[in-house]
Formats: sequence, C-alpha cells, structure tokens
Amino acid sequence: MDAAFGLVEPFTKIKGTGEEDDEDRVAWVKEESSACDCGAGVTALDGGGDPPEWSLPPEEGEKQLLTLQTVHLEAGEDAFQGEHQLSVPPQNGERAGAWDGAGLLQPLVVVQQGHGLLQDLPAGVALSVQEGVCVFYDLEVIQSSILQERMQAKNLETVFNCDLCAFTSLRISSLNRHVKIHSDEKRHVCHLCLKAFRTATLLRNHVNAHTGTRPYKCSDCDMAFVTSGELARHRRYKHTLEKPFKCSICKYSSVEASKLKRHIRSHTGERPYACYLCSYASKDTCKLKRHMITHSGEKPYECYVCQARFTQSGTMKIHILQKHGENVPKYQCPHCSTFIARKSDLGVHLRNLHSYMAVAVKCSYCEAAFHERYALTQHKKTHRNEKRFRCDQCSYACKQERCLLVHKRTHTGEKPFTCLCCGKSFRRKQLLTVHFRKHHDSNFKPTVYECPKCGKGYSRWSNMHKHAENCGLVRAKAVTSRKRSKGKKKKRENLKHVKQEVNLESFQDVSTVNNEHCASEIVPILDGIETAAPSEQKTEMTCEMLLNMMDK
DNA sequence: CCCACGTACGCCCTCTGCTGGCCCAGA
DNA sequence: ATCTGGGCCAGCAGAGGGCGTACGTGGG
Repeated sequence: MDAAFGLVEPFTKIKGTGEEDDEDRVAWVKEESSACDCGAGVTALDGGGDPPEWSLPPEEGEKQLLTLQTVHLEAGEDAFQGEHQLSVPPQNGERAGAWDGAGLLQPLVVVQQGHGLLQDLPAGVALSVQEGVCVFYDLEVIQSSILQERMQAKNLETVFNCDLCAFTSLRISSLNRHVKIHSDEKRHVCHLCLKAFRTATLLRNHVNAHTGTRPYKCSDCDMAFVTSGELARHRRYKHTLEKPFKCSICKYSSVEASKLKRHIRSHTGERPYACYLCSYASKDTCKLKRHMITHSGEKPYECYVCQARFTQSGTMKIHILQKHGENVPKYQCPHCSTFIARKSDLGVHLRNLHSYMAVAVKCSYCEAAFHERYALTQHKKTHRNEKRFRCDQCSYACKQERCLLVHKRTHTGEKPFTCLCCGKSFRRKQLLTVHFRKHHDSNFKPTVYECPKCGKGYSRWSNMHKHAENCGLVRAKAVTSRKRSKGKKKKRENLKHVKQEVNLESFQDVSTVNNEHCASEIVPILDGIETAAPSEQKTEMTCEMLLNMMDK
C-alpha cells in the first residue's frame, strides 16, 4: 500500500489475486462457495440493462481475493493485465465488455449487494464506475475472515480472533488493543477539557492541539502540525502535489480519499444530505449547512465599509471589490466594445447578444437579416436618423410617419380636433387640449418654472433659463448625452421645488420648444451647493412628446 | 509503548456560474 | 407615458482546496 502511494499515478481499483499475491493487501474479499453456488458475486453495473456478472472460479479450494488499493499504471496500460490480474473470465451468457475494457480510469470492479458471497455483508463505501454506481462492502470484515482461513489452512501462524467482531491479527498485542474498542473504557483523560481517550497517544495528540504544540514541521514552509499524517497531507497539498486518488470517470484526482468520494457524487448525482424544510438535498454537509441560511434569512457577512449584509462571503467580497474598490477590473466583450463588471454577466451578454441564431432575424426597416442579435441592433441604429418619410408636396422630411401625417394637414387645411365647447378646430390634439384647459377648465393649474432668485415665473423652462442667466444666478451646463445615473430620481424630486402651481396664461405654441435646451442642465449655485436641474420639464416639452400626445 | 500511516468526518474557505429583480437608456 | 433590452447586483448552489481532529491498525 505504501509503495503504491509513493508512485506517480496510482488509481483506485480492486485487484484480484491468488494465494501467491503480495502481502501488502489492503482488503480481501473472500469467496464463500457455500453462500452462493454461482461463485463470487463480483458484478459490474453497466449503463443499460442488467449488470454483467462474472465469477471467481475456485481453484482447488483456493480462495479468491480482491483488494481495493491504489495501483500505479502507465497511460494505456491495462489495469487488469499482468501478474495481479483478476482471473474472472465471462461465464456463460455473461458480458465481458466492461472487464475487457478496463484500462486506466476504467470501471472498477463492482460488488453488488445480494449477489454471491457478499450477500450478507453490510454495504460500505459507495464509489462509481464508468457507467454506473459501485457498492463496496466492508472489506475489513471480509479481509479478516479470509485471512483467518488462509492462515489456518496453511498452518502458517496462529491467528488471534476478536470474539466480538471479525477482527483478526497475527499479534496478540494488536488484538488486546483492538478489544478495547468494544468497551467504553477511556482511561486517558485530558486535564484541560476532561475529554477521555482510549490511548495515551490519542490523549497526547489532543493535548498538543490544546497547547499548540506541533512537533511535525514542514521543511518547505512554516507550517507545523500535531501529527505526521497532517504533515504528510499538507505536503501533498502544497509541495509534492501528489494526488493518489484518481477518479475512474474523469481526470479529477485528489489528495484525500474523502475528496474523491465527494467528487464522485458529482457523477452519480447522489445527494445524501436532505433539507428538512424544502426539497433541496446536498452532496455534502457543508452545502446543506450553507443552504439552511436561506431558510433562516440570516446574513452573516457584513461589508466593513457600508455595513451591507450578505448571505455568502463570496458575494460580500465581490460587493466590496466593485463598490468600494479601486481600479476595479472590467471584462471586455471580445466581439464588441462593451465592458461588463462581472465575468458571469459577460457570459450572459455573450449568450444573449453574440450567440448564433439558427433563424436569421430580419430588420424591421429593411430587408437585411442577421443571425446575431448584436449585429441586428447595430444595424438598426443606422436607421435611427434616417428621415424616411418625405412630403410629396414640399421638402419636408421626418423620421416618423405620424409626423408626416400632421405635416400634411398644413397642405390640406384639415383640422380634425374640434373643441366641443366653442367649436374651434385644431390640426393637433395637443393644441386642442391646451385650448380647452386655458379657456374651459377652471380647475386647471399650469406648471410654472420659477426663477430661484427673483421668483419670476415662466411657462417654459427655456424662458426661465434665459432669464436666470441674466439674473446671474445660474450657469448653463452642456450635456452631450443623457447619462445613466442613479441620482435620476433625486433630480426629479429636486425639480418639484422649482415647479409651482401658478395660474398662467401660457402654453401657447408649445410645439416650438427648442430641443437644444433639452440637452442642457441648469445648475443653480446656492450656497456653494449645486442643485439638480428640472430635467423632467425639459423633456416634457419635446416635439416628439407632443406628437405622442396627439396620437393619443 | 510509540510512531507512522490510513481512514473518516467535519469545518471553513474560495472560485465559479446561473438566476432573477432592479434600474436606466433608448425606442 | 410606456415598453423593452441590457447591464448591475445580490442570492444561491456546485465544485473543490486545505486543514483540524478522532480513531484504528501495523510494525518497530
């Protein structure tokens, strides 16, 4: 076993062996011909159908032995060839495929519960094979009895048996020590925590953990450990990078057997740890524990900067990096110039915008078609400033058909919107609305833009802005584009301070509002504080919005 | 008795990727 | 005003690394 661990690329399998095998076996599977007439029940599960089965034919009373151990194999070497090959030729009607194909990373031998010699044994470690799940049995139990029989048969040596379990040893001292595990006797008590142990060694290690005594120091780093086993494991993780436990299904390998066991659950889908509050089940206890936080609502992780709380440390870490960090890395899309804060969101971006669509999507403005959404949206932008709608009676052109319809009324003289109160007609619905409010609605109170300094009111923001500049109170701040800002709502709230409800006789010629003013911000300077501008009012007065109102 | 070694379980952590709600810019 | 697309963001789970500890056994 040790020798096998020291090799470069061992992997775990069960080896068959005859009596001539080496002595460094880890576990033995005894064939009990009395238990099953068909011989040893060594069964491999196949991906489909019934599992193939083969037997270990007894040879003149010899016992067939199986051992689970790590074995070094060169790439391409058949794991079941050579001196230690388990001689298990397919029986009548049995399938040999799984066995013949057993090379490196190939299926392990599977011992199926209820078959052959193992039918009465408790199930042990669950492992997986290429196309199925293996169930290994308590090989230690099997080992002891078969070892005992072997020894007795050969009269090699006296074997000491435990009366309470199947333990067998060649040494009486080992048996004596072993027998103690069947009692609760723990004579070695820690003077620091009163915890009791069976052996002095266990107590010493325990006390060393208390005192921080770590006799086993790593020669390659500053780490030190209580036991040599810890040191050995540490060295594998950090220095030798030796990973003796290799998955038979994929290329995963691990330092510890328990990690391989955990990994194999990702192949088998086994989820032994079920949540008692919902249907979730986890592959290991740690995940279940983390999951339970979702039921308690607990947020154990707090941002030290803004005190925001999070359910997982990783989430908090990303928050701190992106909200409070400097030089936060961004991920640039390889297909466009977009920068995205998170790698996972870049994945979403790539899926949504740059993935190939089997059915090409046509542009709604022309005949062009695209298999990529991003290309389509970019193409559509080329239509953005096109004035595709032209008046056939003058040089007027516009981007939207509805604008052209309104324009044409100037040629036809059509005024389809008539006031029900006085009979006056208008080309645009908006004009009718303004007329009705001004002349027939006594409850109407129009919005007023008031100069923050002198209080003078204006019906239009642009006029107030012009006045305010002369008033010396404000300065115009050009804005080239509409910027995304989380302060947008606050700006809107500030706007309400400027707006006052005053009866004014304005709202004439609203369609002539200058759009250039919509692209500027007015920033009153009050006590050194820049107040947000009434941007909403600017956009309220755009031509496009008026036309929208007409449509309604 | 002691040590080395292997096994087993647990804990904590990180990295990763998916999901859905939120928000904003643009149509 | 409304809708929609897309980035931002927190929640959440999968997978794995590394270590702590207890325990059993073989062998010197």
